[in-house]
Amino acid sequence: MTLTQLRYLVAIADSGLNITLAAEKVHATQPGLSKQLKQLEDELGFLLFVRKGRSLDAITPAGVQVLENARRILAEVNNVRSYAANHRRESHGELTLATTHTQARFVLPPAIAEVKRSYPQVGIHLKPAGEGEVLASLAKGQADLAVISTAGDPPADGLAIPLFRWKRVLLVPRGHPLADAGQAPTLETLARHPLISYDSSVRPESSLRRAFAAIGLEPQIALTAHDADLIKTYVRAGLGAGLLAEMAVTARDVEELVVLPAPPQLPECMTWALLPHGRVLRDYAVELLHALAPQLDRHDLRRVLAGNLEADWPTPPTWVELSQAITV
Amino acid sequence: MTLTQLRYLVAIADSGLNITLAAEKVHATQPGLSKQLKQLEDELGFLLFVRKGRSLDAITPAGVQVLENARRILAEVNNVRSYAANHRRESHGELTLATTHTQARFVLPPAIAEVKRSYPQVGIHLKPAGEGEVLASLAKGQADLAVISTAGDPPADGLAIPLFRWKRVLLVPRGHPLADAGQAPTLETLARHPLISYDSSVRPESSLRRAFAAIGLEPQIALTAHDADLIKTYVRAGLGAGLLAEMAVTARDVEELVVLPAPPQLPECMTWALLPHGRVLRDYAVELLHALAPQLDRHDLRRVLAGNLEADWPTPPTWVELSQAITV
DNA sequence: CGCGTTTACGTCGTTCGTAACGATA
DNA sequence: TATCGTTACGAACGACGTAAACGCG
Repeated sequence: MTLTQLRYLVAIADSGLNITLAAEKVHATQPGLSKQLKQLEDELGFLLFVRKGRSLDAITPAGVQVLENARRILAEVNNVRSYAANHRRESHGELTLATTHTQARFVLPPAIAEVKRSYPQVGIHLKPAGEGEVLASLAKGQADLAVISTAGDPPADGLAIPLFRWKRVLLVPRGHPLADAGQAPTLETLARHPLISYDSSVRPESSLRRAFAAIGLEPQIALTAHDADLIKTYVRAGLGAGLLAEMAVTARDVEELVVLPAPPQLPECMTWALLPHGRVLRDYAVELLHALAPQLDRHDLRRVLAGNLEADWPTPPTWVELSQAITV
Repeated sequence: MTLTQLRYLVAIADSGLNITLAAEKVHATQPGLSKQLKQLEDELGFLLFVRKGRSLDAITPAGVQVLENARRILAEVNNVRSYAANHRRESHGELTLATTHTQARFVLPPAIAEVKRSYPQVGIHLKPAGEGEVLASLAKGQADLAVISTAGDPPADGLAIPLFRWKRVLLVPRGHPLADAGQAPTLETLARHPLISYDSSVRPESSLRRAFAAIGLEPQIALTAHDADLIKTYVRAGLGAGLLAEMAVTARDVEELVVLPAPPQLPECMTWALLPHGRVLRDYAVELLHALAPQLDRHDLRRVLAGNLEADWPTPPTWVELSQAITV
């Protein structure tokens, strides 16, 4: 068993059992992977994949088990490499962030700029995805760090660092019935208007639906997108009232549209940085965390990351506080 | 970075920084290890050991960190190997048990015989050690499984499987003052007699000392040994009253000496099987666990070992119940 | 017939062991 | 001078890539 074999195994699994594709990903040739896979199977004494003709058709149950361990092993190896790179103060590297569109578009830019300033040689990659995919690619080691939002509890697995709290806002065109009030509508009022919001709001367990369900109503979700810019476009087109994260409101939106608070029954949300337990981050990744959450001390961060102990995080600031602190 | 390099690194660390000795342990030559270590250090970019002249003098702080990860990685690799060997129903292998003398001498024999019957090709190694060393060698991966006793809570780290409960007994020669009563002496009475017990009883936090301290007394520990047989020898020599685990009492002891219950203030003890979280055991090791704790279902065991979930163990039987069940 | 995997083969790099050397107590 | 680690070198092994063969849709 070699680390190369395990790396190839994982690459094959992550390429949908296509050895040729996997070979490209690991910068090797297809016969090389094929042979190493065979050798690994020979050593273990059983097949890791079931073959259908010549192609790989599925992972065997034993293969799933081995794959899991292989991921853990490779993750630890990566930890050593990260630790070593930090130790020798290497200032170049890659940083892959798995995150949702809203974070990438409205939250991360200043933080990333900050990191880029301190570490100009770091290549930063944004991996936009839905919430589920974010968690998956984080767990698979395809991203170093994830930044996502939830309306309630922190995600179960891994280390969740609370970054800031935020509220939803309503965005309506000038002259829209909701705009006249100039204040947050009630849920009952809101239920009478078509809404434009995120894809996630159609899920029955979404906080939006639950808030409405609590008073026996159902929102009219006219249109959904995972892209706040798209939502705004349709708001401008008069298709409905946009319900989106306050972070997504730009100065231009304030000029051209009407921004209202969302009904108070909609719970406050939290944005989290996520990473698996025990993962060692490069210094620039810690720097990113610090840029995202200035209320957290760099050393405390390091300690929690290293020690794996559940930290008593201070109550994170609201988005308003945070963005004011940044612009000031 | 290769698994070989990590294996060599760990071997060097576990050989007291003696490369020559480490080379023998891993069945390789000394220059081989020396070179691989150098290569690893080159790749990581810093020294793992501080050199004093030509010899290795100490591990660097960074080396400690890398060593930790290396152990984790190698442990996972071993898990894969064990899993594979189980999967192909391999019936040979090695089983190393870290345990104390009393367990090895009086508790394990029938269980080991049972395993040997089902798996004659398995080489079983007993690694006798004090309690601290047991935990250390288990964590270092030098033992597959540990069996130890405590008077109170289960050991903190790793998975602790309660095997059975047991009491201490007093062993005195015929005609000893304590023998006349024919029943358990009080702590006060016991305090007036010299005692012969285990090494561990001299620790101030030992349950023995604490029980005496609770009533403001101190036991007279005349002699200690980690070996129950030694204790008995000195009891026979009339040097004092032996205070030892009931498992250590043989039929011959009952004939030749007087066995009394210990004062009821001495808490009941528990014998545990210990293994680190996430360690995959060979089938014969699970068989050993089952032989030691017949009250536990093999499949439940497997599930807990695999799932890593804290099990709600059933209350384990007492040693008396357990040994009767075995002899019957 | 194209796609993807396996097999075959030659080359290159790496590892390993032996042997000699260096340093240290 | 004995012990231990490093360097040097040659042999053997193993990995990799190219090229060709094989199956399947």
